[in-house]
Amino acid sequence: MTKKISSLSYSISDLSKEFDITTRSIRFYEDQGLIAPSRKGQTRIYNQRDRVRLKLILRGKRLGFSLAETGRLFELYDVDKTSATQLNSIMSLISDKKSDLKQQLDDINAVLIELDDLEKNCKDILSSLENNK
Amino acid sequence: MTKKISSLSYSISDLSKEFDITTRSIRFYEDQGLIAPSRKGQTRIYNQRDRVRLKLILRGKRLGFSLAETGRLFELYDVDKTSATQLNSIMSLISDKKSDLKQQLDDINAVLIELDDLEKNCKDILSSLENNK
DNA sequence: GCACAACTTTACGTTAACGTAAACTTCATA
DNA sequence: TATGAAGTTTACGTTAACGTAAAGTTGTGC
Repeated sequence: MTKKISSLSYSISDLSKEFDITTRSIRFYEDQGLIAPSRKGQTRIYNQRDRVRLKLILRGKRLGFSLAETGRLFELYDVDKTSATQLNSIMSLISDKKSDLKQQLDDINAVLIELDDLEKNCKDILSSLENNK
Repeated sequence: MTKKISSLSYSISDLSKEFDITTRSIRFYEDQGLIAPSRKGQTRIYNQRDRVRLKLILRGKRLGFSLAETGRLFELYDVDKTSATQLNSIMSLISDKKSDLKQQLDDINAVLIELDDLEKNCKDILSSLENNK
């Protein structure tokens, strides 16, 4: 299944190569309900939407999101937000995520500063080693 | 072991309460070599340095660092950086971490924008629901 | 002196996120 | 036609980060 089926669909190995993950992982994400590719016979066929979802899953992982959390974020887009109570619960979920992420921003900036500092120290020591040759 | 031993030391439950984690976790971090409290008899006594380390471990977790990764970051501070080759390997490790974190910054900002957008949509729908009462 | 709260060690259990192996089907190509 | 590459399902194995339970020790209040 090396050749593309159409310009907008992908095989499982296409995606596994593009994102550098195993086909096992991709099938697992489907198992967990995060992707739902169509089939041709029993072969999975991924479209653009599936691809975007995969990308979002991986971004979520980089941010330390569990697959379940990423799944809930997906639902936020899919649910038809009819009732006001539903809308409010969604909004509180969003606001929770936002404060989590803002905390992460602070964390990252703090660590970046520390790493810069550490890097500078290393450079100083290195250059003093060079001079004393 | 409710009372403080001195103004600068803590019992395991002091720390578990302060950081809202179980004593099991704290002992586990010790097991993994991330903390090394002193002992009075067989009872663990944590000092200010241990406390700071705990705080750093939890920050690492928020950033999706494994305990092993956090441990390596600790080592960066502890190692006496004698040889130039060691220094260079440390610096490449630092630069790896830095680019990871910068990627995370981008990720977070992207998600924050999406969440803001989603939030705005919810608010719009909510207010239109209010008006049609 | 004894209950009891907080500490300890030892060790097996659990969950998420896959890895890995086996046994099978499809399809292109030599 | 057969061989090999890519796909499939089923199912057991693995690792990190703890949870949980058992069984014992230690200090403190009544």
